[in-house]
Amino acid sequence: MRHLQTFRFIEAVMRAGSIRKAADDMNITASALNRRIQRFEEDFGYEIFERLPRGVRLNPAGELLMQHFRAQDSDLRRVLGQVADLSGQRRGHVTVACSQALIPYFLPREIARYREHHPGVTFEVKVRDRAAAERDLSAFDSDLALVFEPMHMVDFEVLAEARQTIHAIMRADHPLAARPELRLRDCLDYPHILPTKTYGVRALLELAVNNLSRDLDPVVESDSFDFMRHYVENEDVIAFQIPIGLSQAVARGTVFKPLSNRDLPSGALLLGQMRGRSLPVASAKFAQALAQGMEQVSA
Amino acid sequence: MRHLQTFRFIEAVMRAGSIRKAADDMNITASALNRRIQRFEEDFGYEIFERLPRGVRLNPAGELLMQHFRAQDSDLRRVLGQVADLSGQRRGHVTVACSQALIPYFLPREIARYREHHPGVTFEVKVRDRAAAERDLSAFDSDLALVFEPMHMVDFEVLAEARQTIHAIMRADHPLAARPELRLRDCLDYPHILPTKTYGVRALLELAVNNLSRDLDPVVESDSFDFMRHYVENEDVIAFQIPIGLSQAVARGTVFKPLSNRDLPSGALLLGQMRGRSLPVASAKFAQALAQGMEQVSA
DNA sequence: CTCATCCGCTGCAAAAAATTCACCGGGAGA
DNA sequence: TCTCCCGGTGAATTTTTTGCAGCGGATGAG
Repeated sequence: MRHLQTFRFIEAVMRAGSIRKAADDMNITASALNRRIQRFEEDFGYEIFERLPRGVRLNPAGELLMQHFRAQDSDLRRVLGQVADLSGQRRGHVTVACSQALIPYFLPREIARYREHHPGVTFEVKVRDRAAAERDLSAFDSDLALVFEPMHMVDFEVLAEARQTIHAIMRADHPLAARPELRLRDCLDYPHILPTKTYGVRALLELAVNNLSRDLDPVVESDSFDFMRHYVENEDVIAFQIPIGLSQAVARGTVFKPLSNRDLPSGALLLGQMRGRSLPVASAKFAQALAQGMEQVSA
Repeated sequence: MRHLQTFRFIEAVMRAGSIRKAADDMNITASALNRRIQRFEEDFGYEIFERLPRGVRLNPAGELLMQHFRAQDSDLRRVLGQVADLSGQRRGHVTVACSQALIPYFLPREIARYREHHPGVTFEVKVRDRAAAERDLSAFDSDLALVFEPMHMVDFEVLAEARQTIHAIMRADHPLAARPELRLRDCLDYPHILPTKTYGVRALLELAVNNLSRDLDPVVESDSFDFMRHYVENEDVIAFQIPIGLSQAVARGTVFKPLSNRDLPSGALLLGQMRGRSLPVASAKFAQALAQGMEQVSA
């Protein structure tokens, strides 16, 4: 889209931190790029870059402008999608930022199912912790976010919700493995491993142990649920995870059991988008399908 | 804003219905304009105009594109407002579409009061019936709409509400003039005049008389409340209006009395904006002030 | 301190893009 | 049938954008 060229250049300058570097990235001369920016600033009526001795940086006006540009770019893509739609073509590209738990089973299954009926739609799946997923939405870097217990919720417009009870994962020969439901205090009596503090599972557990006047005492911490799941196979510890990221099939010698609701509430797995944004056709349709899939999981 | 030039031209072509006429309007040659449009269509990937023997017309893709353009233009104005704001300037332009009742007293007072504190903000006030006001919002032709009993409510996001009981207006020597509150059936026994069917006051009255199994029987119909108010001074009839459009001060020999709530419900005077739109700073601030003013009127 | 380096910026010429001018063919309506 | 107005095009022209070379200034290393 020709009329957005200048914005592309401005974005490159923002990223590179200097006009010369950006010019190099964009395969034009610094002089041309410099002039483009000057021309734009004159036209806009305000400077958008602070001139520093070692380069340039967006000033507040520039930040505002870039936000505008990102919104406009995203809206243009949506329009292109709709136009393609009414030309009979059914194409599109969906970007989803999601928590780790969705990676192994849920999302692959849902995306594959969707693509059965819409083979022209392509996907991009990004693993993001709660904060990063919301940042992605705000910057229009992802259309959708599927996150367990999001944090800020500003700019996060909820499209669907699935409640998830935290489960404990352990070897099948663990003393607690036979019970149908576990109490948190019992788990704490055994060696356990935990996700780092950025994760919703950890946040819910912290809250719950506070109420019990107990402390978490993890023997291992990790930011990878995949790692923790496999760690259980190697040492006799308890790990925690939400059931959507677990599967009977993968439990090679491990079992998982729900924690009692008396100890800690279930958490919310939320599907969301940037507040107020009109999603591209493909993303909106996929969001509907996802919402349906989440309903089935909840039930 | 340079990068929107092409859109300006496209809009001109849309309005003029032919490239040559639009070129004339925009003071360029038809050939140049024609090429611009061709270039854009190539870039966009789809034609946006239907070529007819006597000119051109936007096709559905073009309609979609123009909607995008209008949204983008409006958002850019908002950004400019915010930038001006953080540069210490407090400028801006607010456009309001409103029902006739707001014209004589309420809006002039509110705007003047607002401008006392923000003399840099300019205003545009357009009288619109209920349908036209909402259309204005959708087309980004107005930032705000202040309407009595809006119709569709799609794309209409309510920012504030004031209940308004319909009042009857009559000469001070009218037989009903002495009562503190009027029954609708009594009014119908006397000659009365009514607004045309596009108006909320008429709609509420129609509903009410249906319940009474009576009929409205106006001796005069008009689409101007101003006309009707003055008509009462010239013939001994009853007119109807909402109190926000009435003032003790102007009642030269006329009085107005509320209709009983037993006969017909009060209607809603709603302040609204285009759903999901981020208003320019000045408009958002003024909307807040207006909402406050409406609260005072309600009380 | 000096010196090398990297920065944004500018004058001028070259290259690219947009505009104008003149004109074509086609459909609509008198 | 015969204008008239339409969108479109080729070539020349004007305007805009870019590249090149170089200036002055700030920074950081030696």
